[in-house]
Amino acid sequence: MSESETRGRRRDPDIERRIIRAAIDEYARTGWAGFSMEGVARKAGVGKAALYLRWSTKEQLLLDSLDAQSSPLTEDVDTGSLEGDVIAVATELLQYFLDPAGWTSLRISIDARAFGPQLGNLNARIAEPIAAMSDTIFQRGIARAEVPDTVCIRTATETLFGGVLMHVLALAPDEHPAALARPREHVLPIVKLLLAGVGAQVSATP
Amino acid sequence: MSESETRGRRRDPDIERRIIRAAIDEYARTGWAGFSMEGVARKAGVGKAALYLRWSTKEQLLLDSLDAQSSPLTEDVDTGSLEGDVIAVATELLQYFLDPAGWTSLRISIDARAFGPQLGNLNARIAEPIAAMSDTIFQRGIARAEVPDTVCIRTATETLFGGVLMHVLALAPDEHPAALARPREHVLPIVKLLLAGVGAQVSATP
Amino acid sequence: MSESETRGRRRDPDIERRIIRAAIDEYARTGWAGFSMEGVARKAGVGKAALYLRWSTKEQLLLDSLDAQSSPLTEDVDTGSLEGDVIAVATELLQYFLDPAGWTSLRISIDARAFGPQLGNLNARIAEPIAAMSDTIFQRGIARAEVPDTVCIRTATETLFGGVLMHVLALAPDEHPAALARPREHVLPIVKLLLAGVGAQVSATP
Amino acid sequence: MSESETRGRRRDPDIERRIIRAAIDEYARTGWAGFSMEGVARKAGVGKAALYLRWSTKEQLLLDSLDAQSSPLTEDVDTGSLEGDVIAVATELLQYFLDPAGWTSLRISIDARAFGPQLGNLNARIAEPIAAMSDTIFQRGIARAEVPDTVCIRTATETLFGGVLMHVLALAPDEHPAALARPREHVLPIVKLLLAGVGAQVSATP
DNA sequence: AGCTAATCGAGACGGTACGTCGTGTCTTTTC
DNA sequence: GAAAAGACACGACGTACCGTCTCGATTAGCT
Repeated sequence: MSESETRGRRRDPDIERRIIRAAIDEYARTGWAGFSMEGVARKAGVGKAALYLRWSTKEQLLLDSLDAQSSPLTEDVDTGSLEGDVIAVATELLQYFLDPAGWTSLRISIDARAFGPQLGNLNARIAEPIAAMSDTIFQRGIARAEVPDTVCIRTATETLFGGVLMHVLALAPDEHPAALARPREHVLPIVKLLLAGVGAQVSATP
Repeated sequence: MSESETRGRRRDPDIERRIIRAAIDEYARTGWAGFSMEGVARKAGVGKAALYLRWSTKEQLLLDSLDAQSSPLTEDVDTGSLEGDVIAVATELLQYFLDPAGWTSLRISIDARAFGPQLGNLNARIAEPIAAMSDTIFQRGIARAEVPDTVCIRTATETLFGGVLMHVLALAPDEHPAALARPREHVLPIVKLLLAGVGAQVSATP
Repeated sequence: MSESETRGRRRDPDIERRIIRAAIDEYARTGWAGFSMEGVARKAGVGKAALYLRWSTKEQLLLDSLDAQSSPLTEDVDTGSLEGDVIAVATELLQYFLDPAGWTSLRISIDARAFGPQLGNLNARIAEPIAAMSDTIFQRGIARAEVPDTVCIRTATETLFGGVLMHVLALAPDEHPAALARPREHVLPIVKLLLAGVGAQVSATP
Repeated sequence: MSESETRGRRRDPDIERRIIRAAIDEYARTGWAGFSMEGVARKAGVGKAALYLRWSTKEQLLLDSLDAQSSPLTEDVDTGSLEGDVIAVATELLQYFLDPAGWTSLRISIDARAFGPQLGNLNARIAEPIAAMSDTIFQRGIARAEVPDTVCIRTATETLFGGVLMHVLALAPDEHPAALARPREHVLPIVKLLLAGVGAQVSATP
């Protein structure tokens, strides 16, 4: 373990960066169709060997590249109320799914189910961070007595996540800019339904 | 219009079937990677011409093939109560997403967003039938006074659809058989949350 | 037999010609090192498939291409005397080995021995036509009583062929043009030795 | 000059041997195709640097390796008669060409002509030792008055060398063992022809 | 019956990407 | 400073598909 890591020339860390940059550019330009290892290597000014040394499949490369660029939940959320927290999380999710990089991450993760565990799966990349955040939020809500402690947090999380995702899916492409401009309006109905569903007190504010 | 339709040899309707069958077989065997027009034609014992004459892209072919095999909602639902209807729809959705063909349809539809409108989109194939069904169900619920008429049906539909989808996404592959065996148990928590969220009366039955 | 030959689109005979032309050009430009299937296809304006459909190895392709261009013995030789015939054959051989295409054919054929019979072998391409010609010449010589009928034709052929080959091998590259200009001078000593060796009458002319 | 020779680590003389051994093994196993610097270094347990430090091309490496193993004429020949000497030399040549290492040396030397003078050429490695030996033999023959002093030694050498080479070329692979077992039989006809050709007295022995 | 036209199996064709391998050079650590 | 290890840009390898195209062989309605 200790010996084989330091032998020989070390991998140039700059190459990693150049490849990821090229991968994102290439993907943005051509979409998934037309996204090729060959093209990425070409654009990065890198040999194919250097590429395959680090990523063995297109999917892995694209996933890693996209992850480096965006993440479903960037930081901790704590607004002081359950409603505020849920709105904040839902807003971040909405923005994530409306962003091409985020959407693609989701897409590839869903695809990955068909190929088994060799691909970074949905849970690790997207669902788990959300679930963890959701846990924290609802536990704080229970502690504040905003919501009964009988609530099934997992179901609440699934509904929140799924509701936002479906909302984005149902949006026509030309509605995307509007949704990004006023995320709160798109998110509120779902949040209201969810909070009512778990028996939480909701503010009167629209 | 009148001349070009009837002249010449007519298309063999059996070929359509053979191709679709081969496409599903091929997809099941190799997954999306390794799914090729060439391979389908080979397996169907058909020339590539016959294939391209009917479908111009892989995606189209696979979508049509999968549609021919399964559909999110097979028939009308009317159990007499809103709760019963929602449970029935949710169950069908759960089964649809747990079925490889259904899952793949979803996957491709999601993929299709990246390619623009040339691919049959999610709405037409999956979302719209569900939305229509949801409309009917909730309108009957309003008529029966089970639910207030201020409810946003679209949000309810999105939450139902999304909740079930996320639930399936969160399931580990080895939990799939159990979920297919007892769909009601997996669906109930989501349905309860949803109905409470829209302010419906819910039966006391677990 | 009769059916499978006519199915499908027929191979374009012009492609064969374009490839062979490109192969010779490429070989002349870069030599054996740097002679690549990829390069030939590129220069011929042809897909690699079309190339591999016809030739499965570089060696085969180059051999066929060179054969199309040159042959050790272009036509029948019959000067009326054994000595004249032998000189004529030896001259043709000398020119063949001094020509890059001929030399390469020899080279590849010799190489081919190491790979076994899958490569067109030396005998079929070079040795056999020469042996056949040699047979004819000496038989005519015996009929004319120029040479005793006890002579071993095979040994004579080997000696003639080998003598000329060795002479070319021993020539420095800068002597090649001179040898091409006055082949007779280079060939005569070998022919004299050979004819004396088989007990033939030789003219007094130098 | 004096400083750089003794500074630093001295070259390990064993490495040279390991590389040569590995090169021959590798060549024997895979033939020229598939003979790679990389493979030799791997098999010798040596870095590529150590290899390129000593040989700059594959051809050089292989030639040197083969030379280290076999040589066309191992020692001086002096049987007391021209005929005996020529038979001895021809026999050694026959064995050399029938040996894979010898044959390969010839093959590469012929190949080398195409690459220009940077490769050790045929003359230096094979032809010159033979020519030198031939000179000696025939000069002794002239001194013994076995052969007229008008003979062209160079032509005689070329014919002997070429005759044996062609004989080996013409042999089918399955005849090789027989030729190795009784070289004299294969060599005699050529020697007889050659000696008669140069006007030498030949013994009556078959 | 003959004509015309579309359909079909087959497969050639110019391309492009695949993933692997070898080249010769360069960098790093160890001896 | 030599050596092993191995990263690196490059480019060929032979295979597989892509989508288009030519072929001969059906197969039918229209004259």
